[in-house]
Amino acid sequence: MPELPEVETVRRGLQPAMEGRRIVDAEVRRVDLRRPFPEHMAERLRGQRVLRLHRRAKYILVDLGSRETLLIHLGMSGRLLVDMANQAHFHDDRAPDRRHDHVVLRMETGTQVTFNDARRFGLMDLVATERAEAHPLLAGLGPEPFGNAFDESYLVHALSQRRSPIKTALLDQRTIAGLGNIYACEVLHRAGLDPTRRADRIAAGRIAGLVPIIRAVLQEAIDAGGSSLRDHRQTNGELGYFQHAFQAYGREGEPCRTPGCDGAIRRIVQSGRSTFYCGKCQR
DNA sequence: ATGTGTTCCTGTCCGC
DNA sequence: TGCGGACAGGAACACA
Repeated sequence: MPELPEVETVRRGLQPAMEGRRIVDAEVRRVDLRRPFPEHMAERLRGQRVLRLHRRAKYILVDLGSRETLLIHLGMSGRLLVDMANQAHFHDDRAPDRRHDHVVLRMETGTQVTFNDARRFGLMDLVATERAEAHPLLAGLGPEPFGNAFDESYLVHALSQRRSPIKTALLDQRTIAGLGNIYACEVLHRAGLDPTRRADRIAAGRIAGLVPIIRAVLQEAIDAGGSSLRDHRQTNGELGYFQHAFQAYGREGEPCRTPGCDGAIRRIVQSGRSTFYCGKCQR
């Protein structure tokens, strides 16, 4: 599911249900995710007040009164659903499969927050709030696209020493935190940049031009509630709708929509991931 | 030190 | 309709 816009959409949906509220009960129904839940997670969550819900890259961070922080990653198919015992919110046939409800949190208000993840690539961990940024999963992450540390000079410098294709470099969370396969493709299409070009061989001016494009694409996607291809849901079960605005991702064989371009979108594989781009207007 | 390929798991879709 | 294979919003890990 989740790149930055999807995770941010989920965070915003969780906020009113969780921030400032106490977790009165935590139930772990399945422990064998790709990475097991931390020791005694249910006990460590039970009774804790949620002080703050924030996001770093594709992680949701839940700061608790115990001075521990719950780290949540949604992997490929993870969902966090608020009060979805009532499935009437699902207006399509993709209501969650309850066999994949791995964690259920009950808030003092009676609201339930459910972590559902069919593929089990998602993860949770607990870390001292003070040391959260130093957690091994967070320590190596690049700057936030909407943060002050991310600007033209940073990106030009960071990419000037990468010999991998620009698409691969943008996907690398050490370069910039939060881009995934969809938005890397969409950004490069909007920039008119060939995803196969070596990052260190692209003119600085064109790399600098990526900065506002990255911010714009991500912001538009957040405003649309993210992209729902298969698994992504907002916390109320509703779909995101940015997938309708895709210019490249998933459009193999379809005409390029760049004004004045009569090319077609192609699909190639880079580092094991599909890349969609127009061979005509992306240079 | 960088680069890419493999792997985890379930679900869905497409061609035979 | 059944079956096999490809593929899916990620990223840690192993290996060149």
